Amino acid sequence: MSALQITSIVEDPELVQRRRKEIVAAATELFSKQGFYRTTIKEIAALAGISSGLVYQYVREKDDVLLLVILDVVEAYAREIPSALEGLEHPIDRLVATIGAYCRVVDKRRAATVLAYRSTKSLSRDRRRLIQAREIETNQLIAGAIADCIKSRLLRRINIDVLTYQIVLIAHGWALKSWYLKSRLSIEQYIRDSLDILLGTVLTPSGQKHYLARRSRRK
Amino acid sequence: MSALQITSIVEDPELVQRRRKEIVAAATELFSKQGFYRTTIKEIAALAGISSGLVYQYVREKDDVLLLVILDVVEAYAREIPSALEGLEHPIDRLVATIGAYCRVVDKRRAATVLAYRSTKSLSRDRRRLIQAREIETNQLIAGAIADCIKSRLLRRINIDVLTYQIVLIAHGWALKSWYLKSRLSIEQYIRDSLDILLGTVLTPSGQKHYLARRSRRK
DNA sequence: TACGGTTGATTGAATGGTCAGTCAATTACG
DNA sequence: CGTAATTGACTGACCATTCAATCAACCGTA
Repeated sequence: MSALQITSIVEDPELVQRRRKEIVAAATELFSKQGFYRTTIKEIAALAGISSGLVYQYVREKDDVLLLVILDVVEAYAREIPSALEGLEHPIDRLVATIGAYCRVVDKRRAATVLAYRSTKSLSRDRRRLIQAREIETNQLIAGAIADCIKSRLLRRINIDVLTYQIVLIAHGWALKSWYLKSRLSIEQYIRDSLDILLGTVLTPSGQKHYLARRSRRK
Repeated sequence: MSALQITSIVEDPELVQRRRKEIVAAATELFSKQGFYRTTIKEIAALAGISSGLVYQYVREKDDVLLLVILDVVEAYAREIPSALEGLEHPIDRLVATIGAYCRVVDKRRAATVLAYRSTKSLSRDRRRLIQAREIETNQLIAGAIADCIKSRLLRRINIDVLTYQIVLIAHGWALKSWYLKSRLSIEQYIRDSLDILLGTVLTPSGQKHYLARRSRRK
């Protein structure tokens, strides 16, 4: 674990946090546009408004910047999903809210999501595993919501892993295939249509009743 | 279009085809393992059993090799899916066979599929569009199968684009998330469980009847 | 309040290694 | 022999990383 920590030469933790945030913002933009290998440290530094040498006060090597960037996206997922569930009790509501929230974070961070797909393999084995572990944690949020629905007999007894990934891929798909989808649909339409296909009938009759009732409440 | 053609200095078309096949095979392996930028032309040449200079007789630049590699995967999709449909008449059978075939090609070329996701953005704008156009052609096969089901009232009137991509992502997902799924499921289980979730109830009652009847015929 | 000194942040030019792509020389083949 | 294919040493560019030099903020002292 400690080998995975990114070390900074600068002592002041607030400064480290601020500078890294600037570096990550600049790097995310450039990596997304040009890719990791086509982006130089000089460019990142310039966009962040600092000198190239200074980057190396906050990071040991270029790969560290990539890890910071990817962690930043992955953590955004883990942060935003739970907050969408506040106040929701019914398991179907919670599942639907989870899916919607996931799609919306992905939409907000479309470029960075694609970047994560492109570049995770450029990380060292250990760091890749770290990212995968975070992904599994996030997926737990979805898997939990599914399990609750099954427990309440609102969903048929399908394979939770497979449904979880189907949902994950729907969310990520919005970013991965935005070159096609973006011009045909809004994110809200995409969420609605995806849910209709997915829940259209994995739901048991009683689950379906709730979903359709809730659905008709929208304009 | 002609600007997209990859030119070779060597005249003999058979030799060009043979050598390119060797180069593509070597490059696919190395790009998958190490990524495009970490792989040198020397390594590709060595694995293909030729000298580094010779590569440049068959290709103008390193990017050309990447295009050849990605085209090779994408074309494998377009080739294998139609052949799985032979002899099938019922629209549901055809849809199910399409999905199964797609998942199985992806499984056979897992590493290359992931590579296509990682590296398509490294191509020039025009070449990326070329790949995307091929992807759309392949997706047409799926979209057509869906449309036929809808026409025959076997599927509800869902958004074809969205369902198409849901299917595409299920297939690609097997490769993209094989680090998680591979140890828990076989590809055949994955196909079965995915179909159950997906068709479990996008199907109309009569579509469902057919799907379930067909499904129970399997051991 | 002024000032010399210390610490830590910041700069950007210099270094060293890596590779894509070239080409003169060599080989195989018909 | 002549033509096409093949080799691999070489070059020029590029870029991650280092580091000597500068700068700024703060502290203790008179």
